[in-house]
Parts: sequence; structure tokens; C-alpha cells
Amino acid sequence: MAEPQRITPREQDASRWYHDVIRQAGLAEAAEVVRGCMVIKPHGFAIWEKIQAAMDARFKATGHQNFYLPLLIPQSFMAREAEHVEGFAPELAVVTHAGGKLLEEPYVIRPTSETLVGHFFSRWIESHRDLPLLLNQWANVMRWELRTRLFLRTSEFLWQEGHTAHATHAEAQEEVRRMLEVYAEICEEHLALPVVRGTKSATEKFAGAVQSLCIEALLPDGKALQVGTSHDLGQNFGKAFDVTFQNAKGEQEVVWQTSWGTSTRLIGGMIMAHSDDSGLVLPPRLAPVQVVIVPIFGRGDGADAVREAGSALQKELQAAGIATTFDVRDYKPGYKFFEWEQKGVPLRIELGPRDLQAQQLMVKGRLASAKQTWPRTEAVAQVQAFLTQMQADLLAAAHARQAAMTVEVDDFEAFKAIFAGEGSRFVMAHWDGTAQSEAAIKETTRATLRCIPFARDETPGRCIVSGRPSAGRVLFAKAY
RNA sequence: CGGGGCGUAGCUCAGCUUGGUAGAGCGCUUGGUUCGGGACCAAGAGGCCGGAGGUUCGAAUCCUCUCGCCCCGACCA
Repeated sequence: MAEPQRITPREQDASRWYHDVIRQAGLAEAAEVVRGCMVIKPHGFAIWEKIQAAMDARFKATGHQNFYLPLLIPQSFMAREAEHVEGFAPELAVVTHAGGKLLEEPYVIRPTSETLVGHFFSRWIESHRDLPLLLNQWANVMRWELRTRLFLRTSEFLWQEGHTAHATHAEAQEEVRRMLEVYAEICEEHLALPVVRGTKSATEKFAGAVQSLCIEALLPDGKALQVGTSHDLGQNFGKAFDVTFQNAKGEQEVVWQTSWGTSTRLIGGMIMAHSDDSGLVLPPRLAPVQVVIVPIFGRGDGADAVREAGSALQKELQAAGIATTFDVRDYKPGYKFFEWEQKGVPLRIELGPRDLQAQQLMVKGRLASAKQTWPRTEAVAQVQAFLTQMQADLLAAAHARQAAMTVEVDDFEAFKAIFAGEGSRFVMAHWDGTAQSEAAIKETTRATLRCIPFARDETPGRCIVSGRPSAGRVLFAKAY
């Protein structure tokens, strides 16, 4: 079980560092026997459960209900929305046989569920009184990606997909915006991951959507990660699947739909945003273990007293709602220190004979350079204050780093220099709004248009590549 | 799918050029001494060398195919 390995420094090899952090923290590993797939281990899944809980609470608060659809989709369903099938066809896994026989019609393993939603919505919706219909599904999906990375892109991944139907376009658009904001708040308040909210270009939008909104996390290496999307589907799927309702005037109308999703990729973004060469760093609100108590038994017969004191402290903290582990395993203290640091536990409390004597706690925060002491009597208050502060500090640090790595660029030569080699920054630059210019930038720099931020400088300018008029700056970066 | 690297003990890897009984460090087990930043000593356990074919008296080693992983592109949450 114990794995005392070192972590490759981030400076030396960022990719290897990333995988080392995941392995040493016990989050996940490549499935190996199933290409491109991932085994999520208990510690990693516990983090996902925390994210799920935070999101689910927000979904319920905004009037959504959970439901569940089949894993398999009749292949013909995919083809009913032209843009949708074109976008997803290359990465579909298809089931052709079952029960020992060739199927009359193959099934695809869902890459997303809009088509099945369309089919069932058309059966469930009849009247304007049935609207809005606000549903969410927690599920796994499969996209046979060419290249995979743990958490960031795997062939199968866990996610949630919201699906809603509305009587008017305006109401659907409001929903799209509302859920994007829910995502952004979860990222910032729980993952301590600041994001840029914006609109995707026509090139980058979801296959089948009228418009896609997204949140982009800007990571320490200057690359961007799309951690959530919210789509205005217009009436595209409504028309393809005949999802109609009778309005108050007795007329048949096609519904306006939305869909929105976030995935286990959030965990990958969080790892890259906060972790260091000592391993994982978890924001307190997401840490399955927030505090670990490491007993120091010392020589002689003080062991029982330490054991009792540690157990009492654990109960006290747990009663206050703090996830606390009392690590009484038969390893040396130093060994435990390193292990819990690799696992990202926010706070460590050492408890030994000296501390019992002095009625104090020896503590060390995951990111602190030195230990400090707290009076034993203030344990709960101090721990709570520490966890709150660390959560805020992580977000502030990520914000500051993001701001420091965001630059405005007006000269294409300077733009190219930023993205030369492995380089990347979050570049705010003028763009003329055409797919041609977008493609030209991607081709020469490998940077992509991440989004048209809601909050942007709308001073007109000239497109960085074509020189044609631009209505404002947009965000470019290399992406994961 | 193109280019590069690699699959040998739980982990990191050596051995392969030049074929001849399977190796190291760490981890694991047991006993003892230890315990405030990855302990020490001693004795052990653990492998059809990713898989399938082939060459050979004999293959981890040579040849062919295949599967998987990592890195760089294209695709993408």
C-alpha cells in the first residue's frame, strides 16, 4: 500500500509531474486494459463526490430534478441533427452485437444524450403547462479520443448533463446563462479555480447548438482548460425530434432547449491549479480529509495517553463538521507527514507527549513553510479559521497568477512570440469575428480562441491577423 | 492516425548490442531495536520478462504481428 516515491519537479517535466501527483495522491491510474480509460481510486472518487454534492445542491436550488437515460443510443438517432452527427461521428463507440447476434440497428455508446433527450421530451411535453422542464443526469459518457490524459481527457468520463426545455427562446437563454454562472461559482467557491466566462466562437461551439457559453480555467503554465459549457440549443433538437407543445392560444410550437455539462475534468484543472512538487494540494472545501492527526508516541509508556488524546481531538473536530482522520497506523511520523502531504490534506496536527504536557497542538498547513502551535482549547475555532483562510488564499493566489499571465497584445509578431515553442499566455487580442482569421491564428501559433469573455474591453480595434475592424478583445491561449 | 520513447517483482529500472538456470534499489512479510520530517539490523516472500507466432538444441535477448502506456501533433469536456 505504501508508496514512498518522489514526485518529478514541475519545472523539469510538467506532464510527468502531473501524473506523479495523481499517482502519489492515490487519485487514479490508467486502466491499461481498456484503452484510454481511467480507474478512479477511492481518494479521487471522494473528491468527485464532493463536487457532485456541491453541484447537486445548486441544481436542486434552481429547480432541477435528476433523472437517468440509457447508456446506448440507436445509431439513427445521432443522424437526426445534421451538425450533431458530424461533430460526434468520429469519436463514437458502436455496439453491433448483443445476445450473441448481430443487432438489426447498432447502438452507439452515448457521447452525450441530447438525442435521447429529444426523443423522450417529445413524449413528455404536450402543453405549455409542462414547461419549463428542468432535468439533470449524472452519468458516464464515452468519446473515443485519439489522445488521452488522466482526468483531462479520457475515453470514458463521468459528468453531469443538464437538459431543459422552455416555451420561449428568451427563457432558454436565461437558463443557459444561469447554469454557466452556477458552474463558475462552484469553480471559484469550491475548487478555488477562477474562470473566465464567455461565449464560444462558431468554430468552437457544441455540435448542434445555436450558441455555446463556457468557462475557461487559466492554469499556471499559461494554458487554458474548458471546464464547463452551457449551450443554447435553440430549436435544433426540438425540430429534429419533434418536441412540440400547445401554447395558450392552442397553437403547436417547437420547444427551446438547453444543455450544459461539467465533468471529472474539473479535478484535473484543480490539480494543476494548486498542486506543487510535494504533491496534491486540495482546497479545504473539497478535501475528503481536511485534517489529519498524527500521533507521536515517543519512548516510554505515554502511548496510551497520546492515543486517548488524539481520539478525543478527532471526535471534537468531527462533531464540528470537520473531516478528520486520526492516523494510528504503525509507521513512523515522518513517513506519515510526507504521505498526507502527497494526498493534499490541508492541515496536519501533531500530537505527542510534549503537546499533552503543554496543552497545545503542533500544526502545519499544507502550504506552510513551518509548524506552529495552537492552544488545545482553541482547536475547533483555530481549525475552522485555518480552513476558511486557506480556501480564500488558494483562490486569491490563483486569481493573482491568472491576472499576471493575462496580457493584451496588438502586434501579431509579439503574439506569435508568446506562443512560440511550448509558450502560452492568456492573450486578449482583437479579432475580426471571422472563422478564417481564427483558423489562421490557430495554424500559425496553435493558440485557439478560447472565448469571447462577457467581461471584456469593448473598445474597437483592428484584428491582430487581418487588420480588419474588431468590436473588442477576445481570449486566446493554447488549450489542454 | 503520423512522429518519438517504452512495456522485465507492488514501484523505478538494469540485463538485450554479442541467445545459455531472472537481477538491483525502494516497497512488502517476520523478529528485534526504534518513533517530533521518508529509521536501522537480520531473515524471508514475490516474475511463464505485455500477448501471439516464428528462428534456434536453447529466446527477456533475434524476426514478424498484436495490445497497452508515456511524450509531440491532428480531434476534443
